[in-house]
Amino acid sequence: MLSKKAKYGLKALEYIAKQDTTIPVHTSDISLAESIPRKFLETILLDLKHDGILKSKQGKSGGYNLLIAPSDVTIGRVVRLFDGPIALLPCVSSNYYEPCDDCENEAVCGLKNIFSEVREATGSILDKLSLQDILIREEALKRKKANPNKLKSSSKKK
Amino acid sequence: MLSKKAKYGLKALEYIAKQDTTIPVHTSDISLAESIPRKFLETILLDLKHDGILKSKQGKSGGYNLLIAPSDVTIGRVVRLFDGPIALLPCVSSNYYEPCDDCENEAVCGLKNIFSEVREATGSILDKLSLQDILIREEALKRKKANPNKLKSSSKKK
DNA sequence: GTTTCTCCTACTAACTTGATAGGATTTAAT
DNA sequence: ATTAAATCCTATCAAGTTAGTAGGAGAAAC
Repeated sequence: MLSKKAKYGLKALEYIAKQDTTIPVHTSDISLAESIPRKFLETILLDLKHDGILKSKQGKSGGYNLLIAPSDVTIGRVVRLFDGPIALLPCVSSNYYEPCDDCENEAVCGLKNIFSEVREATGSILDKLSLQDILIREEALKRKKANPNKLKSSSKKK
Repeated sequence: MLSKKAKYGLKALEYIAKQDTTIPVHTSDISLAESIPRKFLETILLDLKHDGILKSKQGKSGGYNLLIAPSDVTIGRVVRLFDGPIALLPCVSSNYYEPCDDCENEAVCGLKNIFSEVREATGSILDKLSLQDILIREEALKRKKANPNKLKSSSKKK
């Protein structure tokens, strides 16, 4: 499971990405809108800033904005920042590789073979999709809900 | 990441599956062969027994054997037994579904949409592959290592 | 110079993980 | 019968992680 930090982080980013990019977004607004404890959120936004995803403006009427485009903020990056490796075994991690301490021969390990497949499947989604994709999908879902009959991917007539 | 329990559990099952099915396998043998603390392993094997994957024989010359065929023990089942849900968000879990406490409208949640894709990718691997697949892959890797020139999937000549 | 925001560090309660401890129980063999 | 060797069971524990909170220092607008 994702940690709260990762989930809150993603929701906060989503909120920021939806606002006017020229005006700094206040922690307290995000906190209120997304039901995230304010002080906790502060530490999360700070992490995102230190990672180079957000930039901040201090002082009165300060706040946060994206430093890079929503399409460049991959979900994988955010998940890794807060929760570490995506892989289920250290020996199949791309970004945090470590040999299993008890593994005798990694090259012929059936477990590694299978969990490497899992890591590949997960990673390829998380590293391909971005903040922008969250927004796009949310929009699509809202349209679909408003017009449930109109199927996007089909032009077939009844 | 997988917990040690899940990893040890899978390795222990693999070990048991490789032995003669008529003779009970001792905890101490597995412990020694796979470098798993004996007392810790005991609790793990007990869990696997209670879940109906292993059967045991008590008393002297007792031990554990598979209760069901290796091809019926899916990796997903073992992972879930020890580590709970495979999904990264409760709202996209098939086996442990729960709404996110702070989510206002699940139907139009972009995060849910994406993590549901991840859960689908992971789950479809973990629930399709079994203990037998681990063994098969391990064998394949060993053959490949012994004959590195012979490529299994290609009959092309140089 | 006061207000309103970010920034930073330290702390904490509750929970989880990765075990270990100590024996009770069961069975086989002597 | 006794003993040896195994599973079975519950409790405990240290260390680490998680999900926050506390308290203020620093920066900028007014």
